[in-house]
Amino acid sequence: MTITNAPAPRASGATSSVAPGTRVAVSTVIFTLRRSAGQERASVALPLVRRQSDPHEGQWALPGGWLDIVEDLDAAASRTLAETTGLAPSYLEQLYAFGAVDRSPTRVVSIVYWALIRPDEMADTSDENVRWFDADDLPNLAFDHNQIVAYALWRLRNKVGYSQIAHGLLADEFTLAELREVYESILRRKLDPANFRRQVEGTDTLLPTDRFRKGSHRPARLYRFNQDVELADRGPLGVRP
Amino acid sequence: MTITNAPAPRASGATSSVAPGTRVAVSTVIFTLRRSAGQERASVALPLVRRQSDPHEGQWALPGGWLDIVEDLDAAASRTLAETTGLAPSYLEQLYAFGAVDRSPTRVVSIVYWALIRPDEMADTSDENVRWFDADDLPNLAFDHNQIVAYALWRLRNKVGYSQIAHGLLADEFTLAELREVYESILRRKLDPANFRRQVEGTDTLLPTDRFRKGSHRPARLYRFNQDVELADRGPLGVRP
DNA sequence: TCAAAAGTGTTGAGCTTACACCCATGC
DNA sequence: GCATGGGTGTAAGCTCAACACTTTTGA
Repeated sequence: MTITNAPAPRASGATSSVAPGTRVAVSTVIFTLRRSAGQERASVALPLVRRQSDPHEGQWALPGGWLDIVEDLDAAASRTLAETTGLAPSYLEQLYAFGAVDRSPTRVVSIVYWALIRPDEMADTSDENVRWFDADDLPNLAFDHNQIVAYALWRLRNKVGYSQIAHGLLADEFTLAELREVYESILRRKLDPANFRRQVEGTDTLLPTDRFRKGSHRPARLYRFNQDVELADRGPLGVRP
Repeated sequence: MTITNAPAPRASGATSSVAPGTRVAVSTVIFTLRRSAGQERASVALPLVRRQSDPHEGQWALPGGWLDIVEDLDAAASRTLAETTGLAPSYLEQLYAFGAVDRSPTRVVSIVYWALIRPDEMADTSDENVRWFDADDLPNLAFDHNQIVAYALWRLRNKVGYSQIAHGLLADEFTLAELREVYESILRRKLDPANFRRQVEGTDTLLPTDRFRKGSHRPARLYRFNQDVELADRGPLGVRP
């Protein structure tokens, strides 16, 4: 059954050979919600950085950088996010490792993360080389970054259906209508307020408060997220991002 | 809003700096089903390789190797699998990139895949340094490989519930009882044959054939997997593994 | 008083679960 | 015949979508 030309099996971590020339980068797809003027719903937006040097110079690309030799992967993603938005992520999760040979002129393996930040904390950078784009209306990006963003968007829209990540886009206290708007913006469709309320109240992820949001109509009760419930995917190692 | 000490944002792929000393390895968690003597159900098993050299010498580890500079990540995982089992995977998917600074004496980022192979194709290696273990009864492995296997097992058990990966453990033609046994072995619990039949027939993933499996009792109809249906996660790039 | 959003009630469709029951074959 | 697994029927319980309805506020 063993194929003929196979060398002897190797266990990973062996130091007998090296892989010269392969470099590791970390990039992050940072999502937030943004209400454009005239738009009925908020839409998913992300920051891009204009490339200053040779491969794809001038094109927009995901924020990222080289992995430091004494830096965990998560830390590198957080650093990327801080450098771009000046903020800590309210959610951070590894997306995928991209490593096709031809994705860059030189061999680069990119560990890509995706993150959420709250719209109210969104930095307004005065940097000309950082710009926020609607996720569904992107230009041609450098490298394979269009594919990467598409995959991250798919993960976001998929994961919102079975996890509590929507809370990563809201402040500490929020009304059910605000929570529903987050879902509607990500999923790009209306949700029934009555059924949404029951579904979300049926779980133990929300704690009602005694406060109410006053507006133009009947005040809405404010809720906060139940910290006891698993907020997010803590990854295979079970540590908080 | 921008934090003070942050350097200017960088776009990923910039060639201005490098990350010397970080090496990229690819490892694969290869699952199959194995019926141990005296066991009522089959159990999940995987091959491990005994380390021949310095870090953790003598301990068991996941099969893997260094990423070649002209080799895609998927290809490296397939190579790993071929070197260990002599077979092509019936399912192959990227699991996670592990890159904690202290997971190895030298800096190693491991791109880990997980794969399925059919029990009937399982190679009986005469290699003393390759052994198959029950996934739920592992020794202490090298590096963080125990955690990696635990995560891969979680993915397997989770994914079997909403995808068709169980077919990756069966031959071309199979009875519904055989398919059900795959689910029962992975999930480690009995399933109602009647309800299982209806659930799986309700989807369009199975094609009934005219052939029957004769045994000691009433012959059971043979089915084959509907190739038109998305067999598996094709990854963010939409290419078949 | 009226508009509009907050919040409740009700109903039917579809799915899951449990389990009774019939069918077809080897012995 | 009869034991055994293959395969069908059916009813209770649950979730979910649709939508009518009541409540509470600002203007």
